[in-house]
Amino acid sequence: MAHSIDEVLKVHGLKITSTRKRVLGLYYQSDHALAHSDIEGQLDGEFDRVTLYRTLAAFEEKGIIHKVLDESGSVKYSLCNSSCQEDRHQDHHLHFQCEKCGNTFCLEGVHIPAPELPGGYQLSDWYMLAKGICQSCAVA
Amino acid sequence: MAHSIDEVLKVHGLKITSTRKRVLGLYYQSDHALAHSDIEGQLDGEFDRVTLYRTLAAFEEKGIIHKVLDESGSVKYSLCNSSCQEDRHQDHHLHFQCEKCGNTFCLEGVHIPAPELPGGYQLSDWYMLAKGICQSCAVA
DNA sequence: TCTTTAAATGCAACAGCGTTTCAGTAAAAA
DNA sequence: TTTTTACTGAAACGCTGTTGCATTTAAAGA
Repeated sequence: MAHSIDEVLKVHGLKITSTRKRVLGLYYQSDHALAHSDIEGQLDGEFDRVTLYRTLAAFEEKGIIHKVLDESGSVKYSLCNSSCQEDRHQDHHLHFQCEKCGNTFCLEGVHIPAPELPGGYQLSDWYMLAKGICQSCAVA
Repeated sequence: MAHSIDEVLKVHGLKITSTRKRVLGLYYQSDHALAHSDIEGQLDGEFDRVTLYRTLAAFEEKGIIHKVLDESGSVKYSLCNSSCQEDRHQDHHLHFQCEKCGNTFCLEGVHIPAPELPGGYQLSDWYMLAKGICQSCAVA
């Protein structure tokens, strides 16, 4: 990849701390969205849980990660691609939640067009979630 | 409407109780999805909060209401239309969350086609949420 | 390099959502 | 009217996420 983790933090105006390096590293390693509980589990006790919440909030605010809504009941995040800016997450791709493993994937290749709304409604953003069986679980 | 509240409960194999009649009545009166907290607020203290959770769970299980995911952080439900069955909620319509009033509406007229998935993924269900300003808030 | 300062962290406490268990109660069937 | 079944209320608990405050650390300036 073109940027190191330190550079990504610096570019987005965040101080380089061990928490942020560790957490961002997990996102770069993962092929699916990660919730706070996933991070906490993988970094068992290494950092305070409140710090992890604040780390995720900082990453989201700076446009490094974006929220991924699914039916798990807790908020997950994935890395943004370059088209996302600090104030606006502009990429409309499909999110896919596997009913077997529970993981949720960003399918960047599947573009979601804006829905047609009835008169009187004003559209600002949209979001699509698909459910089913993911590649790994299908072959397993 | 063709069925009374009592008949709806009976048809779906649920005992007719005062909790269920009151809660189902609220759904028939509302034009937007209702969360447990909305129900609890409108029926201030009339029933135990656990009973209300169980009432909603029973309605969903029987196919009377369906989950409406949005960014509010709590689960909302709306009345199903007739195409929903006990085990499968088959209606793919758009959900619209207003950023002003926070209400989420089922736009039954906007059909959501199945997304195209990359090879290896198996689709079972899908879900689309739009955000923006609703009709009432737009004119206000 | 040392000092300053602004930001990040850890800890304690708290609030909200949702679930489980169990005893008491009410609806529907016999 | 009695019996059976399932619904309800209450208490307790767990998980997710937030806030306030004291302490520590990163980064900027001398």
